[in-house]
Amino acid sequence: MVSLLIADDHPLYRDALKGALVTTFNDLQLYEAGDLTSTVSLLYEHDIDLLLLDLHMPGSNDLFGLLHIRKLYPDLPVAVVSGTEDPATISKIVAVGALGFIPKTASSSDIANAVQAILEGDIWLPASVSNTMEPVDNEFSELADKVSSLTPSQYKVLCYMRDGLLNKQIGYNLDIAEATVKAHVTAIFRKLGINNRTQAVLLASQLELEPPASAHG
Amino acid sequence: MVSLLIADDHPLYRDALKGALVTTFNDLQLYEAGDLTSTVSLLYEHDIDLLLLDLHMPGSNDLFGLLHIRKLYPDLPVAVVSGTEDPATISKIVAVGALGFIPKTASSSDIANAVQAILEGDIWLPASVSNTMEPVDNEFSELADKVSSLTPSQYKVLCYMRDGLLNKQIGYNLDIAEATVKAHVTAIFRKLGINNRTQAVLLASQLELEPPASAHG
DNA sequence: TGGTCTATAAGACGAAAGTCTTAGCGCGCA
DNA sequence: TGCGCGCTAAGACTTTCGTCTTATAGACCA
Repeated sequence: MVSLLIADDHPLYRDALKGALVTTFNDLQLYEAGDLTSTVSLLYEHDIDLLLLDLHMPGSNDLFGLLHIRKLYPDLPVAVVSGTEDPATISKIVAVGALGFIPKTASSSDIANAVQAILEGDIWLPASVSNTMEPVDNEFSELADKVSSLTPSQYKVLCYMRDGLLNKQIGYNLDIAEATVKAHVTAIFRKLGINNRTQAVLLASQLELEPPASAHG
Repeated sequence: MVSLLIADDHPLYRDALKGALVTTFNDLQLYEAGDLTSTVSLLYEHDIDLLLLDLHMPGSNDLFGLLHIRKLYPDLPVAVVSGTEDPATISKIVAVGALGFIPKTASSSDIANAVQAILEGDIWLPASVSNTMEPVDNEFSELADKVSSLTPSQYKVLCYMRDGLLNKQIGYNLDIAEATVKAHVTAIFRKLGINNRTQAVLLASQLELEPPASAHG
C-alpha cells in the first residue's frame, strides 16, 4: 500500500500523472492538491509516502515551496515535476533536497519508473540530464541552508519582501501588526547574515528558478 | 581605414582578437580598453567604427554596461564578446541593441567574418545559436527601454542600489551628498514606474545575465 | 512541576528611505 | 539675449525601516 500526493495546479496534468501511476501500482492511495497551502494540509492530515510537486503552483514561489516542505517534513521523499529542461535549474532542485526530477514531457513508463525508484530510496533523474548535471556551487548550498533555517512565518515575510511589499502591506496580508513584521524581518536578516532588505531581496531572487515575469508593481 | 576599439579586461584575449583581425584587415586602427570607464573615454576621444565589448569587464555590470554605451552612442555598432553560450542570454544581448555576438570560442576566421559583417551593417550571430534564438518577451524589452532612459548618474546609483548599498554609502562612492542620491533614487523610481528600492533591485537583477555569485554583503 | 528555549507578537525609538521644494548650470531654440 | 528644459545638487520634512526591549504561549527537558 503506497500513498502518493500529487501537487500540481493543472487538473488535467494531475489526471495524466494518475493515469501513469494506476497502471503500474495496483495498491495505491492517491491525494491531490492544487496549491501549496492545501499540499501542506494534506501532508499534515495523511501519512504520505511520496510527494509529486510542481514548483510553479500558486503560493509555491518556485524553490521556496520546496524548501518550505523540506523544512516541515525533512524525511518526506519529494519528486519535483516541472516543465523546465535547464540543467542548472535541475541541479538546484536536487541540491535543495528533491530525490527526483520528472520533466513534464516524461512518458508514462518513465514516470512510473521514477516513482518506483524514489520509493526504493534512489534518486531518479531523466537520462537526458543526469550525465550533464552541473555541480552546484557552495554559495548556493549555503544560501539554501540559511533559507531553510527560517521559520514558516519568516518564510512568508521573505516571500512578500521579495515581491517588493512594504512592511505594512505584509502585515495586512498576514494579518499581523507591522511591528511584528519588523521583528520577523530582523530575524531574517540575522539568519541570512545581512543587514537590510535590499540584500534580502537579492538573495531571495537567487532562489527563483526563472526571472520574475513582472515587477508585481 | 577602419578603427576598432577592443574592450576586454584580459590582455591576452585582447591580443588574440587583435591577431585575428590584423590578418584580415590591412588598414586597421586599433584601440584597447580594460574597463568601462576607459572604454567610454576612448569612444569620446576617437572616432570608432566598431566596438568589441566584453560584458564582464570591471565596471560593466553585465547588461548595464552595454545599455550605458548604447545610450551614449546610439549609432555606434557594438559586437559583444562573451564566454556564455546560453541562448537566452544572447537573445537579451541582441534585444538590447548589440549588432553581433562573438563567443570566446570563436575561430579567427569567424571573428573576422563577424567584424566584416557588422561593419557592413549586418547582424552577426554564431551559427550554433542563430537558429535557436528565443524571442525575448515584451516585458524585458520594456524594461531595457526604461533603464536606457536613465541618465548616467542615475545608472550608477541604480548599480550601487543593486549591490545593496545604503544611500549614504552610494553618496560616498560617487562623492555627492546623500540628499542628491535620494533625488536620483526618486527619479529612477519614476522612470521605472515603481515606488521603492526593493522593486528597483528586482528589476535591476533581471538585467543581470547570470545570478550574482554573492550578496556583496 | 519548574526551567529554558523558541516562535510569535508588539511598543518605543533612532536611522534610513523617500517626497517636496528650491536652485545653479549647460544646452537648444526663437 | 532671453526663454524653456533637463541634469545635478541639496535642504526640509514625512514615512518606512530596523533595532532594542518586553511579553505570552507552546515545546522539550530534568
